[in-house]
Amino acid sequence: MYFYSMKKSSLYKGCLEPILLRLLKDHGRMYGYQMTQMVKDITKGELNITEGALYPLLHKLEEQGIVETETEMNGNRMRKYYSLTKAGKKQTNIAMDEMKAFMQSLEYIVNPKIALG
Amino acid sequence: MYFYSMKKSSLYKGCLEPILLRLLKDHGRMYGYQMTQMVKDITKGELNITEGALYPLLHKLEEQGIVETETEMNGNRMRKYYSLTKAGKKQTNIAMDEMKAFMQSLEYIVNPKIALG
DNA sequence: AAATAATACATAATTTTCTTATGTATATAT
DNA sequence: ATATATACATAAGAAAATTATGTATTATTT
Repeated sequence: MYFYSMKKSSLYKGCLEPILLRLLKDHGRMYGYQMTQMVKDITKGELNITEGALYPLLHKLEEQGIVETETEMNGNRMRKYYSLTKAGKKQTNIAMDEMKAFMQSLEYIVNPKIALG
Repeated sequence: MYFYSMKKSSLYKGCLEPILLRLLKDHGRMYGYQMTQMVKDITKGELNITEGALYPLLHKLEEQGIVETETEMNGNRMRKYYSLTKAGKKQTNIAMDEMKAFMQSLEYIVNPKIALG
């Protein structure tokens, strides 16, 4: 008998972008690695953002003008700080509305008795 | 100026399987089209499962022995009913635990003040 | 009566969005 | 010294959708 990972591929597929936008909205300027650590902390280790997902997404958001960057040196080590642009803040509000609707929908499905009519 | 759809690609990417498992757990035997309608109803039109996502996933779940099927005729029209196998019920419990953890994680991020410590 | 929408399945091509693997480099802890 | 943590980046591959297309029956609208 083979043992294989029972770990489901991530449920948060599709939610990473709004998660990052929310972080930036709440905490202002942040650098990539910091985001991964903060999400891990906030979710008590549940959500672990991989670098392969994080950095390309941040680059895409920058291209789209949703975020802007400033690179700083911390000792000899680089940190690339991201913050929301004006357009990014607008987009974040939209994304948050969508997230709330989505979470409510999940509630309706997973807790049909508890969910509010 | 071009107008384009602002509609974000679906957030539930990755959640469809647990959603279907939950439906089958709650409602027993269901056919595919019925699942799409029930999800649309329950979520007040928010979640619209596309057929291109639904049917291949149902087929995969059948291959994996998570669900079993019975085909019935409703008049001249076919309905393929799906229900959870014993293994499927086990798997559903695991998936529901994962879903709750995931939803709690989203709460921590989207509502940091409200979320329970 | 004819056209459209709804019901009900299915699959292929494509796109989106991850995971996994790999690479570079500095700082800290064992 | 070695391993772990910090900090970025990118490429190959996999997973999981969207979009488009197809077949066919039934109900509704015009």
